[in-house]
Order: sequence, then C-alpha cells, then structure tokens
Amino acid sequence: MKITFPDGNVREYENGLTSVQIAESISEGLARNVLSATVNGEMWDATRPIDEDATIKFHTWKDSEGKYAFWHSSAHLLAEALEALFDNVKFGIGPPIENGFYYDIDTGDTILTPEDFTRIEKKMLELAQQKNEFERKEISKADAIAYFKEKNDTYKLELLEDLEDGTITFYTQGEFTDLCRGPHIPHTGKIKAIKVMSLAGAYWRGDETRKQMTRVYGITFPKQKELKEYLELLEEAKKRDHRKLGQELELFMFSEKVGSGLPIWLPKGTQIRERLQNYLRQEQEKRGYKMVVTPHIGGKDLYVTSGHYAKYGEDSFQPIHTPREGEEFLLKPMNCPHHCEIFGHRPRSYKELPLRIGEFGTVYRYEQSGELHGLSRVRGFTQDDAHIFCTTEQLKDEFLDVLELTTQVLEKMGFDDFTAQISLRDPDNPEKYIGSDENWDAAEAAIIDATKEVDMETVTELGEAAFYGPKLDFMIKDALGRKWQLGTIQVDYNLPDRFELEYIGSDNQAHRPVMIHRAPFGSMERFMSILIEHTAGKFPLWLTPEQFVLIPVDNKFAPYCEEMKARLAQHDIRGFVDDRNETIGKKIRDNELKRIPLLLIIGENEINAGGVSVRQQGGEDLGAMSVESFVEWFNAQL
RNA sequence: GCCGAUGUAGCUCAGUUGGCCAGAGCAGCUGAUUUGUAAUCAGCCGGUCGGGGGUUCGAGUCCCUUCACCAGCUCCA
Repeated sequence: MKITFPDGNVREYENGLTSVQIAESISEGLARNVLSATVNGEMWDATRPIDEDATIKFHTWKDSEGKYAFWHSSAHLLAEALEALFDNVKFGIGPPIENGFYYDIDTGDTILTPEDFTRIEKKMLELAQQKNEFERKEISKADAIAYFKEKNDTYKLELLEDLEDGTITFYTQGEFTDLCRGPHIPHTGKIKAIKVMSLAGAYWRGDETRKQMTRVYGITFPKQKELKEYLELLEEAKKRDHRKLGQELELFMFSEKVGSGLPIWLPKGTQIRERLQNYLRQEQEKRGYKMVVTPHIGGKDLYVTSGHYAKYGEDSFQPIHTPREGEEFLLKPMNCPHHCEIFGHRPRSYKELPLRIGEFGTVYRYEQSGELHGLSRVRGFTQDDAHIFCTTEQLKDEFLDVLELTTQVLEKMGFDDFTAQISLRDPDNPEKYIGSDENWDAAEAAIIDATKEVDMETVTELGEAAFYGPKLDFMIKDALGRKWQLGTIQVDYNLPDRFELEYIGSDNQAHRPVMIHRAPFGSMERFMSILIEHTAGKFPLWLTPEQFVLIPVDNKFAPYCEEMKARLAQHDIRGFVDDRNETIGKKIRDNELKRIPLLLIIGENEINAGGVSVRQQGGEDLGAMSVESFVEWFNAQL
C-alpha cells in the first residue's frame, strides 16, 4: 500500500501495518512518541492496522490531537480505577477537554469527596503501569446493548439508542470496557503523571431536568515534570484572579448588605473605569455618536413592547410599584427600549440617519445565584451601549465601522487572543425568537457578509443569538481559561418593528430603520475583570490610577518630593509621595506590590542634580534623569 | 436554581478526639529609629469563630437551617 506523508512524500508499505510500525520506519523516537494518527482524514488509533493506500499524519503529545487521545485514554483509565474502587458505579460520558479530561459517573449512594482523590490517583497509576493496551473492537448494537444491560449501565444504554448498528466500537484496557469511538493511545503505560483535580455536579446530557451526576475532573501527563509545571502555572493564574487583585489593589468590593452580584467600585477602580470610558467617548465622538442619559427604570409596558417582558419577565427582578397609583416599573435590563423611544419621540428624516445614540447605561438583571462571579457575572452593570438607527443601505457600512471600533478597542488593550463568534438562532427552536424569518435571514446575512468582507476569522454558534437578533460576539479567556463574552455587535430588524419606528425617506414615504446594538467593552465590569487578569494588575500607564510614587530616601526630602509631584502634575503625570516613616526598602516593596509603574527615588544626589532616579515596576533601574528627560521619556511610553 | 466544598481579626491562616480568658504573621495605631532600591525595632488596638436555632454540665469544634463565597453544571436580553 502507498502511504502519503504530510510533506507529500509517498512510500510503499506492506499491507496491514499500523501507524506505530510505519513511524518506526522513520525513527524509533517517533514510534515511541506517536499517540494517535489521522489516517485518510479520520482519527485513528496508532495501533490500528492500515490496509489500503492512505494519507497519514502522526500525532504526539506536541499537538492537540495527540493530547486529545492521551486525555481521552486517561478518562478511560479513570473509569477503570473508579470501577475497581467503588461498587455499582454507572458511567456517563468521559471526554478529553482543553486541559485534561473528565468522567461523569453515578455512584448511587456513595458520595465521592476530595479525600478519595489520592486513592484514585494511586489506583490509576497502578493500572497505568500495567501498560494495558487499548483494544478496539467493532460490535453489533445488539451485543453492545446486551453488554451494558448485564452491567446495568443505564446511561451507556441510552447513548447506544442514538447510535446506528455497524458504527459501534468498544475499547477495552485491562478490566474495563467502554463504548467509544476512539482513538486511543497505544497503551496505558504512556500515562506517567496523574492528578484528580476536582468534583462537580453535571446534569446528564446537559439537561437540568435530568439526573445530576458526579463529574470527576483530572489531568495526566507523559512526564511527572509536566504535571508539576502545569500545577505551578495554575497557581500563577490564581494569583491573577481579578477577585483577588481587585481586593488587594482596592479596585472594587462587594458587600453582603448591598447585595450579592452588586459590585461597588472603589476610587482606584473608578479611576480606571472613567479613563476607559473617556477613551471610548473620544473614539465615539470622532465617529459621530451622540451621548444620552436615560433612567434606571422604565414602565412595564416598555418591556412588553420590546418583548423582554414575555421572554424574561419571570426571570428578572420583579416590577416595583408606585405606592399610591400602583404603576409598575422595571429596573432596566437593557437600554435599547429607552433608545427606541428617543428615536421615536419625533418624526425622523432620512437625513438624520445613521443616528448613533450612545449611553454608558447601567442595567440590572436577575442572574441565578450560582452564576455570580466576581465582576464577570453580576446583577448590576454598566454597558458601553449604543444603538445605531440606519437604513438597510447604510447597514453594511455602519456594521463595518462598529467592527473596526471594536477591534480597535481590543487592540488598544492588547487583547489579541480573542474569538469572534457569530451567534445565530437555533433552527430547532424558532419559538425562542421574535420576528419574521425574513428579518432574521437579512440580519444574519449582514453579519456573515461583513465579517467576510474584512476577512475576519470567526466561529459560528447556533442558538447563541439574542431573542431579537443575531450577534457578533467577541469572546476572551480569563486567567483560568474560562471564556467570556466582552464586545458584541447585533443586527436587529425586530425591535424597530415592535416599536413601529419610522423615518421619512427621500421618496416622502415612511420606512422602517434597522438597528445595530453594540458595546465594544461589553460591560465595564466584565471588561475590567478581564483587563485585571490579562495585566495581572499592571495596568497600562495611561490607565493606571497612580503612575508614579516619589520615595524620599530620607523624609527630610519630602518637601522636595511634593514640589516634584506638582511639577510632574503640570505635565499630566500623576502620582503621590510616600513619606511614611519607613525604610526605603519597605517603601519600594509596598509600592511594587501596589503595582505602581514608576518608583522615583529622591535623595541628596537627585536634589543636587534637580532630577529623579527612576525605577520601573519589576525592578529595572533607569538611573538618574533630569525632570525634562523624565517627562520626555514618560510621554514616549504612553 | 442544582451538586459538592468552604466560611475564625481589615488580609493570609493556626486552633488536637467538644473542656481553662480563641492564637500567629501582615495591615492599623503609638513611640523609637532617619533610612539609597522588595519587609527596622518595640508596645498597643482588633474577633459575640458568617447569621439563626438545637444537642450538651460545656460548642469555633457535633446536628438542623439560612446567607455568602469557591469549583462545575444549567442559564445569560
């Protein structure tokens, strides 16, 4: 048979050789490292015989496919260990994930606890050392059902219901057999380092009306050292957690009395927030946005009209009432209905379009208690919201302009690792959405076309649209790799319909505008959380609350420091004097921990020279400078 | 909302099988020290052990309940 390699080379091999054997013909090292292979475009076990001409690509620990197989096999190993250690364990699914793998299990009356972890790890290691091969077997549906009936594995039986006879495979390693598509690594002995990470509840098949199983998370590595490094990386990531840094740097707080999920911005956090807002305000002003301010509550009818009440009425903060008249108001969960009222409050001419109405609008949404998470998921937050009312002809250019603004914001913050996600409606659940198919088709096409036009790399998710329209969402990961939606751009034909918005065209006829909802930051809260985690609290110079601290070597130099502070203030450089009665070492340490970017040391020498000595956060010493050269250097850093 | 864990001073944490006035470091305050690039020294202050209820001669330790927080699931206009 002819085997074609990724580099285009073709070599002749005897029929029936496995990927491992083929790898052996190239190098022993490769054969040892190969974990799985892509054979004719399909993911295969490296130990599966190939008996026809094929293209082949080997996968090792270095690529994601190799890791996928490694962790998938590790999930089986975990299951084998659990079955050996506990009676009557029923198994759900056990896939690899981005970092490791999990297995969903039903342990009946037994409750697993973290105390069991060591025991499980030991058992897994013991089984791994047996170097059991993963044996693949094609099996008939009837036999597969019989096997799991015998085992009383009800979840596997349910999974089998959806599978077609003739496509079903079993994998066996040691004493454990699982329903599985594969591929798997050659044998368990490749797994050298094992850590059971955590336990969590997970609904069977992601359905909250069904049984909650126990999800056991784990991670494994081919080398002990890699596990150690991974755990250290996790520790480092935890130090960047915005909840921890937010407290340490006094950026924001929560109060049980104020209420959970209701962040309180402290002075330093507020400074950063306002600088972010000012930056965006300027950008928007350049682009012709007009700012507005609307109330935090709105009459219930407003949301009945918008459709929010029907969709979220039960699941939102309940209406508040005027005591005498009994009128009903809702805390606003969105700004768009208010902005629609602004558009509709007087006749509009096509000459006014596109009308771009912006607001840093604070909204309140009831989020389930289990969802609240620092600043990332809260019940009260401020959107950097704007609504663009335009004609269908203008839609594309407006969308592109917003797209450009949004990517510019991400760039400015140095967030280069984002995913642009096109969130479309779920074709199987049309009842979740308002408006006509025509409206939806047009809106979805607008987003898809615009991203194509600028060659933006996107992923598409069905069912992630808002109920009134599709979205282009910008997803960013936090320190621990969890994905969050920041910026969003939404095309909406439906709310203009609902609010019966009209403009008079050049033809003197009434026309319906299209609406773009957009928020480049998303919300100030969530944006801040990501900003904190990405910078580890070392904010860019232009954003940081305090750019420098002046540290007198001796407090008798404090008056000179105050003068220096005033001089720098004239150049819009902000900071403070640390004239506490402490040693210089202590002051340096404290201000380093506060992430002050520039530590300016003042002593006899500096005073005589009329300058400052500059130490950058992190320890780099730039030496003595005159005030003029410091200002120049500083401005070059911005 | 669900599952599991956690909750002791402003922060980080000790507190043995329930048993004398609940401890430490940092922070804070007071004083001494006057400092040249990541912690000067001493003294003092500070907690009804998340809240409520119960068991017990006795509860930070055990039980119930409630709240908050953490991990994940579900949800996310």
